[in-house]
Amino acid sequence: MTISIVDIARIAGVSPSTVSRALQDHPRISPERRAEIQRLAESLGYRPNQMARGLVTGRSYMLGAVVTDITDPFVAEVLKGAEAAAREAGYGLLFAMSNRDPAQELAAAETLLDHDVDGLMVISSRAPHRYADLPRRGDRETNAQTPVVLVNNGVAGPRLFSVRMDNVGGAREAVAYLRRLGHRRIAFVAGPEGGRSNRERLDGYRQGLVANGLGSATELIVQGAGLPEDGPRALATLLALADPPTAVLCYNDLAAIGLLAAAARTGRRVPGELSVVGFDNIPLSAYATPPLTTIEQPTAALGRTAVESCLRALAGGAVADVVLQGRLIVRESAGPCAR
Amino acid sequence: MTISIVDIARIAGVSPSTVSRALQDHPRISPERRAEIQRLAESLGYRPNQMARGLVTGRSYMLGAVVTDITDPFVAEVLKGAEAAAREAGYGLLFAMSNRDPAQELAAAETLLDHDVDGLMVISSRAPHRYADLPRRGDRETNAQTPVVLVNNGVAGPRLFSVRMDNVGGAREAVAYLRRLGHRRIAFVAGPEGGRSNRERLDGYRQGLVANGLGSATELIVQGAGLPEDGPRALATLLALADPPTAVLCYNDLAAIGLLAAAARTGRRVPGELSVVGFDNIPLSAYATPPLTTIEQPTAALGRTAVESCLRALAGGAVADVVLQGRLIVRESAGPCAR
DNA sequence: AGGCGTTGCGCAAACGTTTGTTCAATCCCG
DNA sequence: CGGGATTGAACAAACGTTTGCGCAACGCCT
Repeated sequence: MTISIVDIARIAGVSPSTVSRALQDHPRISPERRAEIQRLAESLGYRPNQMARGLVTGRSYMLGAVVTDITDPFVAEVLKGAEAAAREAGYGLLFAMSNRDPAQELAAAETLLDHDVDGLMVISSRAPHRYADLPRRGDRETNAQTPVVLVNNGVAGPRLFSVRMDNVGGAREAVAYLRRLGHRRIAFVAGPEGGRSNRERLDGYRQGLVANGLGSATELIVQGAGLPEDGPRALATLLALADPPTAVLCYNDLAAIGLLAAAARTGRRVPGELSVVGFDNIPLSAYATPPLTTIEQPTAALGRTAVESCLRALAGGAVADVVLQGRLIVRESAGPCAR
Repeated sequence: MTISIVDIARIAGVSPSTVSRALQDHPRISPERRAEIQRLAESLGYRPNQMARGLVTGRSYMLGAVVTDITDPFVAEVLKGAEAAAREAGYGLLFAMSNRDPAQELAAAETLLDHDVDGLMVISSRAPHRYADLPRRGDRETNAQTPVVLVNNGVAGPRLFSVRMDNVGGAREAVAYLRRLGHRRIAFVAGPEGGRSNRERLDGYRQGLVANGLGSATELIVQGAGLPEDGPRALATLLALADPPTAVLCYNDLAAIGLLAAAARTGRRVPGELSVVGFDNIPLSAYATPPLTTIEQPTAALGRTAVESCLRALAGGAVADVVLQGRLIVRESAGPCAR
């Protein structure tokens, strides 16, 4: 039988309310009683019933995370940072996957909300504009809606916050680096169409080209989906060009690794004949062949910051949208231009 | 303001209990009322308060998952399968990480239990024998303890179930395959010491050697941690041997990819001079250079089966321990023995 | 010694559901 | 038309907490 606060009360010969207060270190309980009750609770292995507690306080002490796919290393890292931060704050983390489908994403969000999460985080949303009018429970006293923080794909809105990385700056930095290595024909393998981070990285790529006195050429931009499977097709398309690129910036590391594999298979030497730069710095990128030069995403920080924003919103504090910077990780997949 | 069952009752002019039953399709409510109430609830955007419901039913409709590290692709895939199965059954999935530390693992398990999960899954536990006397809440009516299912590292115990893959068989198959390719000096890069799956794969490796008429040599077994970082050291150790191996089986793909990277760096051709076989078949293994030959883990099935076992235990059904088979995925990192 | 502030604790309501029991109305059958 | 079975819905208790309020006892000050 699980033991409750009234069991303790009965044994200690006090009222349940006294036990409750003693366990919360309420000042109006005498130190001796408090100690006695805490000792008793401990020895009986008392565990507060969170549902009962939640029912009255209106808090579940759980945060929700909607992700596209935990199998995506980037997502996993963000989630890892979020979990750590949540646990440190005494919060649990409930998650659900959308499989990159907007409809499933919204459904997942509702599921989590239905489980009474105190705050919701959405990583790489595919439908960010839909959250403004998602039905959310209001806080018992302040009547404020459950806060939602969009990671890496924010939009403005009531009780809607955002944490993201500076994709534009990252992509510009990558292009600038390639330019310094002497490259002038720099391609871009784009990610999921319509995605904000793809748009931003593409913008950064374009800005980088003009900032470095390089004209942009639409034929150097090839569409992909941000998956290793993009590699073969992107490589084939680019090498078929009349004036093929000497360097390529990829939407993410997954695509870059796919490109590396395709290059190895067709005997294209990297970085000798073709320089490749990824984006995200997933763990395995350091173990690609050759090790991948990439733009690091502040993944764990994104997750951590997201829960901090959630918590701050819950505490009633002001929450500012956050933009975190990435940085270039130089490894071996990009080298001097041979031409 | 969030609307509750009594709001609906007031508007519909009936009692709260009637509303509750109508929403559950209770037979003793007239069809017209039922329809009317359901329509009303729908139009008001009613969302049941799970905590209130849970308080009386003793169910939270959440399952917990303790994992070592979601950043590990294997773990992520298992979790993906679990999440899908849980969601299909109307369950949420709460997770916590242990960072491969037994103490953190137990703490994480307690945290999840404190959040009132109905069942707990532990993926690749580092302390499986500790769960038998973990304090768990008893079911309200049957008084049965919260079921715990250990994935990939099961031990027997009351309300303790296990789902795992046949590591022994998988490793044997890998060795047999290498033998068919002509290899006689086959090394093994071991994983985390003390881990059950490591022990089993090691056993399978040894059994494979004797089954194929190969003597085992302790110098061919090198310790690792199941991480890419293992690669360089393992390679150096093995190549320093008087009679170095022509093939190596790794505890997992992460280590194998690390090994591949180390080989590429030192100019060792794979599979020309050294054949490498991994274990797990993580997504990126197909994009390694060269693509990795590996033993596939039935990851998603492991996760799915784990939640099914949980659910079956909750329903009071008999739960058998499950062993799933892996299979060999032939790619390009292993080839005929040159010597 | 009377009054007042403080300290320590109990009472009871409240949170939003579910569910066993009771009760009234209707129906059917003889 | 009377009585038992059946149907439909209300009542109220229960789940395990938290918390505002009340109240008694005590100490202090004047």
